[in-house]
Amino acid sequence: MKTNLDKHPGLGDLPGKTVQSLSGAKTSSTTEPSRLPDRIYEQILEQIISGEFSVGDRLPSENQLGTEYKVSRAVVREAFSRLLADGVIATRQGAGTFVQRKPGREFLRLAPIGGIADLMRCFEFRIALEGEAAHLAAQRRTDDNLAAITAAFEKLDEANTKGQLGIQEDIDYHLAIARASRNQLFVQTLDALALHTFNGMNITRNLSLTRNRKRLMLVQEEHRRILEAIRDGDDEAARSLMRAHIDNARHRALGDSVEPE
Amino acid sequence: MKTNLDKHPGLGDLPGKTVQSLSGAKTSSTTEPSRLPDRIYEQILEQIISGEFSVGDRLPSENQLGTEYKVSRAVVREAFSRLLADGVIATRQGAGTFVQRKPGREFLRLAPIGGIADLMRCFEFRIALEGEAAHLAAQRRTDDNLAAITAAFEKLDEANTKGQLGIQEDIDYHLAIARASRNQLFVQTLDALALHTFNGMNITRNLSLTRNRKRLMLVQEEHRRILEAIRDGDDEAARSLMRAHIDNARHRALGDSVEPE
DNA sequence: GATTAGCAGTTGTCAAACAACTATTGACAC
DNA sequence: GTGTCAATAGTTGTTTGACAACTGCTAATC
Repeated sequence: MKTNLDKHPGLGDLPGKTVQSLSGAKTSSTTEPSRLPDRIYEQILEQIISGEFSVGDRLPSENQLGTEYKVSRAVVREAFSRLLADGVIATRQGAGTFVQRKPGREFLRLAPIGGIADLMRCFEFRIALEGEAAHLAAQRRTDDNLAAITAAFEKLDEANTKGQLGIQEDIDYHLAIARASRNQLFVQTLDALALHTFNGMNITRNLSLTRNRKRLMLVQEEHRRILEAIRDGDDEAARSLMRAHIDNARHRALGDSVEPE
Repeated sequence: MKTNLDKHPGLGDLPGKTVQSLSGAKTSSTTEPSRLPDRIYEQILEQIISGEFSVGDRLPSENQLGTEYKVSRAVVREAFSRLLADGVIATRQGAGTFVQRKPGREFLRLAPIGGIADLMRCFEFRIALEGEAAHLAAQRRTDDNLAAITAAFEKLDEANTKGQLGIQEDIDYHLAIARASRNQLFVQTLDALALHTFNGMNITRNLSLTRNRKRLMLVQEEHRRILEAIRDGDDEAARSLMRAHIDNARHRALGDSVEPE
């Protein structure tokens, strides 16, 4: 969702990204978003979540909300455009804007992957997601799918022999398997998740790589066995191997991060 | 995420109004969104995905894009606001807007759940998702979680005895279990998915309900056994029961829809 | 009573302007 | 030549006003 925002100060590594967070909202004192539309977005969303506006209700007009919040109509419209994209509201020209669905309270808390705990939950989720994706992939893969997985596998191999991290290659390998499941939901979800896991991987992997290269060989061996299971159509093996693989990755990340730096 | 993984209905228009959707039939391969900002959103996103703009590049200014596409700056800004919410671009006042990440090609394919096939994939996904959520819920549930699940169960029971569909109650029950997993990713993903499954349920359930009420009793019996497994901390049983439950729902939906109306 | 024209209100889009901010340039001092 | 700094053009953030397209309601008309 939305969906993604950055975190507090502290990790500004890239070229001046002005952090825009629309988290907040739990306590009113949390850093207010600097942008006006963000504020309005939150206010309206909060009113919908709290039930002040029910599903099917008509919201006040853009002009009314503008005068109410003392902002221009353009700002209200920009806030509306996001609520529209989230599927929370629906607009009908000439009639007004209506509440279409009431998102759960979880909609507000987005997971900016704050610490190790969040990362662990990411792995947990991936176990369910990719385990099943591998299972389906073994059943349904086409030859093209298999070729794509194999290609990704070899690229990862290549990166490893070069002594590179190969994070992107790793992601691509897993995505290729998800695609072979022939179910877009797995692909899309994993793709959205990769954005978050990326940072976590960066943290945990930096040291472990150069330290011992044997481990990479082991990981690649896991990848190879998954690939073979999918190739052979052994769906049960593909699932359990993939689940074990991600669980291992989780433990590796955990082991590395107990002693940061 | 609100992380929103859901978002990105680029052109999923769900007109809140009346029908016209079932007959379908705008046969054009990609239905042009009627809204100007949607078109611009897609055009820019397409250019980013195709690599025409790389990560880190600066996009043309809002005015330039406006004149290029022959729309006003307001339209470009609205398109930008979505790309911003998606985390694809980042804006810096005074400097310009920059490409922040290049989403996968899957980002374009929205899943407006076109037909039975899409619905089947939804169930497939839920099997993986909710099976694991139930597994974790059995391990980690607090007493509050259990109370919430029980309450949702009873509400569903109540709706059934009234002869109501109880779709929202059903969703709430499943969401309560996901919450008990204490992993927001499961909750958020399921929540985002509910939006889509909702329509599918409407289609398939309308007839099956009033036709035979026994079936509802059976479904509720499945719900009850899942609840008990979670209550007793039997994680393996919770997972397999939930998987079977959703698989059954899938078959029921399939069976009902072979003869529509 | 039914039909239709009109009207007020709403969203969709455009246009112009100013404020706040950034990066670059060029002058100036050393 | 080099470093400092102010001016400047360009960009996003926000406001205001206007018009077009559309909807739902009301009242006039038949």
